[in-house]
Amino acid sequence: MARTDEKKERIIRVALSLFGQAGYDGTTVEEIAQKAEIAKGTVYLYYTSKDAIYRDLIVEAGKARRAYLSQSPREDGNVRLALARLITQELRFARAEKLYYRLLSSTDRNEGSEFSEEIRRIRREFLTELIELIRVGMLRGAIREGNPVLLGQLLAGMVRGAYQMLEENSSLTVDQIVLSILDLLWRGWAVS
Amino acid sequence: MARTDEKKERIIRVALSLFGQAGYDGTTVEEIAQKAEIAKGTVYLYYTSKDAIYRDLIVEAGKARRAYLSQSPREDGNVRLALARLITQELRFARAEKLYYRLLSSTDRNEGSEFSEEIRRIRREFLTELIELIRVGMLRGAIREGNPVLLGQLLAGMVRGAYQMLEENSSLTVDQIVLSILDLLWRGWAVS
Amino acid sequence: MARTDEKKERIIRVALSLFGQAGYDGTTVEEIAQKAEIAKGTVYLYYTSKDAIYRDLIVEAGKARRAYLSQSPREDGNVRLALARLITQELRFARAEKLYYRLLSSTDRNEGSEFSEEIRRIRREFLTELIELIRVGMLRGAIREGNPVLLGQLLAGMVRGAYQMLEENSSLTVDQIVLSILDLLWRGWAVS
Amino acid sequence: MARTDEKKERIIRVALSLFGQAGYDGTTVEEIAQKAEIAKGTVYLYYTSKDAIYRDLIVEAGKARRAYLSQSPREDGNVRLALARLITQELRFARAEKLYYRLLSSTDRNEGSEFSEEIRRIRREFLTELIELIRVGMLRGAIREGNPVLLGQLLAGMVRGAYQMLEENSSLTVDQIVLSILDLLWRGWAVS
DNA sequence: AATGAATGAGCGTTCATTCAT
DNA sequence: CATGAATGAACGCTCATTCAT
Repeated sequence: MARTDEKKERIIRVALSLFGQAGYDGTTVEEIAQKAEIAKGTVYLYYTSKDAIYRDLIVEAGKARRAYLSQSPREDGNVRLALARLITQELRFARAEKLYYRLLSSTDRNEGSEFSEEIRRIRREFLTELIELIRVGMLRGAIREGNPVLLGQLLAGMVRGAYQMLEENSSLTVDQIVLSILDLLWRGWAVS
Repeated sequence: MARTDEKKERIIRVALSLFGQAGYDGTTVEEIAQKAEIAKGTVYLYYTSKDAIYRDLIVEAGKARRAYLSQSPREDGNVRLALARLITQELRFARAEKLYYRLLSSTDRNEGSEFSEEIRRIRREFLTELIELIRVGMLRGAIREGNPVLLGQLLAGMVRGAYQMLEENSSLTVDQIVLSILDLLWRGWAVS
Repeated sequence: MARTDEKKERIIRVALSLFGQAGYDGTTVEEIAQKAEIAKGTVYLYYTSKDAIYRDLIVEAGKARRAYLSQSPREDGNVRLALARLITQELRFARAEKLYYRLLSSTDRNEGSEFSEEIRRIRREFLTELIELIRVGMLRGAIREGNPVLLGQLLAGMVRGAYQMLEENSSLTVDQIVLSILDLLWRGWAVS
Repeated sequence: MARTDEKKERIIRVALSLFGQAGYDGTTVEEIAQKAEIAKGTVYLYYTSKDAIYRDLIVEAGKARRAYLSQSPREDGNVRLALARLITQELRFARAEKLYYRLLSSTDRNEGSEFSEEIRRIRREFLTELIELIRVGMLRGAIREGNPVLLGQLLAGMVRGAYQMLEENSSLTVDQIVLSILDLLWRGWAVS
């Protein structure tokens, strides 16, 4: 089992890197096997298909993200702080686990109806958390009344935009960006 | 001649739909031909390659979007109004030309370095316009000083989020969503 | 008929040039039509197939060569002179009608069993003439007894070699080469 | 491994036969695979492309010919004898390795500029050897002064003609033909 | 007679998957 | 368990031929 899992581990590690760089169709099983230093056939001892690897990766990516997000406890009394932590963790995750993040954001292989509800759920976890916090904020009077789903979608979009920013302009830190976002949310950008 | 253009039209129309649903690699030329009710070889009378169809579609999508965006004149004295119009038009475009919008938003075939600068430029046109307007707003004192590129990315992300919202919750109108965005931008969401 | 033949003429003219340069498979009917400034379909009004054009060209090439060779009358009393004329005419033909000559020498599409006896006959006409002259020479005591077919093949080969020479080294004239060949035939290349 | 080389061997063997009969374009990879009793895809495990098979074959043919020619040592004191051996070996090669010989003589794929200098060189090796020997013969006074390149081309042509003879008239032996050629070269065919 | 748009069989090549060892 | 040779369906693309106009 130890041995076994080590090889399976190597396969997804490599697959993650390749899918992340070249996309699903741009990656061949041959390449995965080569970079994992095993034979092509061996891949099929651990995964039933190329697709199965991809699906497993998304599940893994979900877990990895959850590991980050769970460090921003929801039961915090202060919604603003809680949101700050949540977004910070999402961006830290995106930066540290770029490949996972890309997998979760990618539209690659998204549309094919073969993709399970489970995977769609994983992809939306962050959004769901945001919406929940916004709901709480409204209940507590910290956030003006409004449509929490809409606001959640807007905020999730902002975070995606923030990630783009991080990717292209490495001079900004995650904290600076998060501050900008919170400032925008609480004060708006109008003068005075 | 008339015939010719009608058939070319059918090809891209069908290709747009298929690329939009299944992505570039998930779509075959055979499928395009079948749905267009022509023979496979006929596709190549109108396009030199599958790739050429895709590129043409992106250029078309760029034009279609520009047709919408150009209806929100930049030289308006009021930045808030100008932004409202710009975003409204983007969302109208996204809603009316869903397939074009998806093509432009898709990360498909983005990673492969083979894609020209031209296409990347088309994909970013909306963002560029946003940043420009934000710059103007700052110059005029309508928007607090800040990093216009960052704010542009955040706003572009919000608009992507808004589109998600429209897709999933048809009870909201574009105008309502745009109002929410502007409200958020100018006042923030804090209570009073 | 005048009109008709003029177009048919254009087609083989162009086909000759293209087949000669790029070979049978390297030439498309489309190219032939374009260079002949007619529509692709029109080609099929004059020829039943691409192959038919090729076959016609070989027949034409045979006629063109015969036009040259017929200027070296066989009934000449002097075999050496007759041979000189025959070879000279072959080389003049090869030089002046390079494309025809290439078509006749080409192994392209030679092996496919579909090629008729007729065409094989055309391809060997020059050889046949050589053998005939050699036979006459032997009868008249001008050429030592021997196997005329073998000598004919050897001589035909020499002429092919002579053509190569002309192609690659334009400083030699046909007459010089023919003299060398005849000298070799009658005296050999031994010293004194 | 043993298996591997045996299969690769089967592929070129079959390809040689097919290219020799039908030419490059007249042969399909499918046919090669079928006659080799393997799947089409398997061909690509051993060769990167159809072209690569062809190139390999020409290189092989070159080696095979060299194996024959190298048995006619150049440093022989007697040029006539050396030439006799060289031509004998060329004809033996042509007879024993008919398919290789055809590949080397074929004009197929010669015109397309894509073919490397290397391959042209292989195709001309025999000619080059002939010219060299003729040069030596002239230096030693065994052959009358003349243009060695021209004489080489003529002689190479004679050998091609000799091969034709062998193909069509199996009653003649290589030795008889070589004797005829040498006789012609040294004495000419004039009576006495 | 002339067109050229349309066809579709066939090409060379790739690659996820299988299976004998 | 592991291998990697073998498979064959499927791909993008070409082009000789047909046919409606």
